[in-house]
Amino acid sequence: MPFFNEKPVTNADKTFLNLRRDIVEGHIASGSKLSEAELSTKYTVSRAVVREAINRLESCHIVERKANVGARVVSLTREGLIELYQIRESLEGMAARLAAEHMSDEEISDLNRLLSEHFKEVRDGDSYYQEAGDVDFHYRIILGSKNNQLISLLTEGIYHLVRMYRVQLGMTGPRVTTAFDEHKHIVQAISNRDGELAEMLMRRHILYSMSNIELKLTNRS
Amino acid sequence: MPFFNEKPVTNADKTFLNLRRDIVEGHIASGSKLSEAELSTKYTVSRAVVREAINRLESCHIVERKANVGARVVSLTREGLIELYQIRESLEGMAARLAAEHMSDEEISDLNRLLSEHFKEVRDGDSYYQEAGDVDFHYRIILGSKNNQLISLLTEGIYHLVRMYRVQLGMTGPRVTTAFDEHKHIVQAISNRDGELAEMLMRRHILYSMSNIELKLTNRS
DNA sequence: ATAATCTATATTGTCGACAATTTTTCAGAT
DNA sequence: ATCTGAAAAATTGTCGACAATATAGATTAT
Repeated sequence: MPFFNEKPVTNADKTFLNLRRDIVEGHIASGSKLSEAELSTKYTVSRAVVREAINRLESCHIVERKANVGARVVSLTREGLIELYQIRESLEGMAARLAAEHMSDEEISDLNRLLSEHFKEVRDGDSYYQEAGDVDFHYRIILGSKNNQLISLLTEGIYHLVRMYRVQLGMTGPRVTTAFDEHKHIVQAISNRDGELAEMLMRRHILYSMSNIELKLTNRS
Repeated sequence: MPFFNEKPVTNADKTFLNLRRDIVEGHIASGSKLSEAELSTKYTVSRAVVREAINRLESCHIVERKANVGARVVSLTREGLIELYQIRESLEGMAARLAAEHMSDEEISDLNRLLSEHFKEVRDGDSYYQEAGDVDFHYRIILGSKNNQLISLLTEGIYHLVRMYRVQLGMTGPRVTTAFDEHKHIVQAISNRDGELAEMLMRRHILYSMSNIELKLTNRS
């Protein structure tokens, strides 16, 4: 369940996680400036560790830095969302393909088990599905790719940006049942060791998911 | 021609670039430990800027860090190379698709012009092609995707790792002419605005390129 | 009044010193 | 001789102060 196994050991680690949480959850507004002095008093650490935390956020593409000027939280735009989902489509599609090739039979069984649990929840009307369930599903497939660089790219970089968009645009709501069917077909393809189909289905799944979010984005503004 | 437009302004910028160059070119061995004190004397800067440089290298996946222990240059392995090229295949495939959709007619003309220049060089026996020409070709298509996050991911992160493998495994040599034909077909697809085909061809191109490198890797060891 | 230049202020970049942690060394016991 | 554990050395993490740069405000000239 925990998305990130590594425990924060150093102060910079904790500050990095705190800062990221506050930004992703929207407590620090997107587009706002990150003053090192301000943050160092807020989190009661020295400026040096704040600097290091900001540097790490920069490599996640969550903040942008200009030399001698400072760091700003990225601003959420329609274009940024589209760009992000194009990358997701590409990378998670590849992950699904690799998962079909590399997941162990046991991992595939687990995946099927997870799917039936989700099915029960959906049937019982717990539309809690979308947030946690969807994430869990995608996470397992990413891990199933067994490609460490791909895993790191997705779970440490892109995922948090996706989550930032989701949280701040208030992505709860329907699309639960159709997404479940899509998940089911992807798992079937993986179970059949059909990497090509798994990739194709995952890409369509993410494309659908994006148009869904985009719809809300336009209705909202 | 220069791959990275931004000029280094701060000391940490320069140290980062110096360090990256020395690692990619192999002057600092892959797998070796990066001592902050040592590097700070070597580049005549304070430990703080060395730390920042190392942090940035970490986000490029060129070095790995462990808390309270230190940073090591990544070691080049067969698995790492495969992982890297799977990511390239996925991402540059998407870039080719997007380039077919988003490049301006003028940019496509330029691309065709570049191709005929390369053709002359290949015909005249300047097999200088592989290194600079190939990079230039891929670079233009990546930029043509107009997806800024994708561009940043590839040119600031993945590209330098690819280059590190290429340089340290001594990737000069043939495969020039067949690669040229592949480039030609990709450009044709882009000229026809056929994103799907462009993606497919780019992915095959990168797959071929990897098996070629892999071959040399096994022969060498 | 406006524009340009200079000054003052605030923010980031850099440094050296100290604290915390890890690794190495060495003494002693089995 | 080998293993254990404590002290010592080396390395990384953290801090506060200072330097360099950018921003904002004031002053002057047109």
